[in-house]
Amino acid sequence: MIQNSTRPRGRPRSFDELEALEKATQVFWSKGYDGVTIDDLVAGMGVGRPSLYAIFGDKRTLFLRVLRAYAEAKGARAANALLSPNTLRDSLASFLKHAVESATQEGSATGCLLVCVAPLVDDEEVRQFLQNATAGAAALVQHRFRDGISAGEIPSDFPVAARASLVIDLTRGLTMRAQMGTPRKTLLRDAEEAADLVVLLPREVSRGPSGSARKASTGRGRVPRP
Amino acid sequence: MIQNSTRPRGRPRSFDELEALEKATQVFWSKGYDGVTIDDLVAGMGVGRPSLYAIFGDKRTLFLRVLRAYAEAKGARAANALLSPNTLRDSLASFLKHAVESATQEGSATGCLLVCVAPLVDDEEVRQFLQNATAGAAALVQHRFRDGISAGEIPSDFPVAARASLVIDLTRGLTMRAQMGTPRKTLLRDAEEAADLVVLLPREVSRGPSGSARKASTGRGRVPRP
DNA sequence: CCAATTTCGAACCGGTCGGTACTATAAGAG
DNA sequence: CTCTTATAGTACCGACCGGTTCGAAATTGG
Repeated sequence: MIQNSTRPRGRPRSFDELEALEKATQVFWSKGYDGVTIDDLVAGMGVGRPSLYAIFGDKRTLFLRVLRAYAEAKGARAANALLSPNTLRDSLASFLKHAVESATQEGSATGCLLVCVAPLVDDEEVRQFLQNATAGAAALVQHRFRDGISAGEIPSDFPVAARASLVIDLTRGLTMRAQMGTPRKTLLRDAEEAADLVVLLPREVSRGPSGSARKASTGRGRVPRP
Repeated sequence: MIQNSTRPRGRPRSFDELEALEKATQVFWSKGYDGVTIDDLVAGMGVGRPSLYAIFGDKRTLFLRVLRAYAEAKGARAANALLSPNTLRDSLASFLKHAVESATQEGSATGCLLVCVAPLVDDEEVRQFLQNATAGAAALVQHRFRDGISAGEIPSDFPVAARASLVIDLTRGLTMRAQMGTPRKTLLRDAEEAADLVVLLPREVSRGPSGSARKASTGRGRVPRP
């Protein structure tokens, strides 16, 4: 039963709307926003030009819809990657690795629509959307950090907000490197390394294993209260 | 003596070549590559259309020249920021803060031509240039880490390459957030936090101040030898 | 003052772009 | 079978874009 309700009246569409939307995502993802022409979309989506305008509106409207759908899907997957593992460190590794894998997926454009394409779109609504998306991602990571505090994995004075921003920054950096062609293997290794780092706590003073550090007193470098 | 040699013969130019190049940088920086039209450049550079072609070549050639000049200047400033301070931690803070300040400079476009604009240009030469620039930046940071090892600030088994990549990723992330409108103050704070983090060493086991961590054994998360 | 040289500014050209009108086609409704 | 509805496909339109041509202007050399 592919459709239980009555079929609409006129000539049936020759394409699936969501499938076309996904194809549009790939087009924008691989060519950017300004770089994409309507003909690119027509060719990539398998939708006739007038149908495209009738159903999806103009290029900007279509892009916004693509952006929202993409962000929702990717956000869900990212949240899943972050919240599935048991330990905090593995959660972060999973989160970062998910970003890398998604950005280096074969059969799809490299990088990320939200990181590599959308920020360059000169449009207030897009900017606002990105701000919100970023804030949401950071909030997600913060939440995971707080769970880690509850579980005793990190102390209660752990700099949650700052480290969460840092994780998001790292995700962006890894994603951009993916788009520049850095191999997945390298990025996955760096993601693991980053996960190790992000859960580290500041040292009380400086007790490096290689004896006395010469001028290791930085005059700073501690979180508020030890 | 603005010119010691004989003045060239014909009608003198009505603009300064380097000044025009700088203005072109701003145009590309603020509008991207695909988003820029020749008329944008003509208006922004104060150079007549035919003169633009005669002197700078077409849009792609001009962009490559802009890119090279920008990277050279910015690379020099970044290296200076990185190599001036005495301690490793302050070097990294200086490096990251320089990136933030440059990306949030008033009177100039936000973000960074190398981070926010160039990666989206669909051109093999641009890609190659970016790869080299990134490698150069990472090498610079690695060099600073090795100096830190020599000075005894960090142990000799410090994961130099991975941490250097991490610093570059962080720089990119901060820069992109700058372009998205995150205030400078926030970014500077995060840059400091990041500098603190990047020089940290892994703990031997896990001796957080908040008693026993429940499931803190990750089965991983250590650098080769403690 | 005149010729040579170089740049400037406007106008121009073929091509492409975003967006639309028009017609043919495929379905259900009666 | 005919009418209505909705989409497909083509062809078209004005606007704009990248790039060039050409005459006017500004300067040096004689």
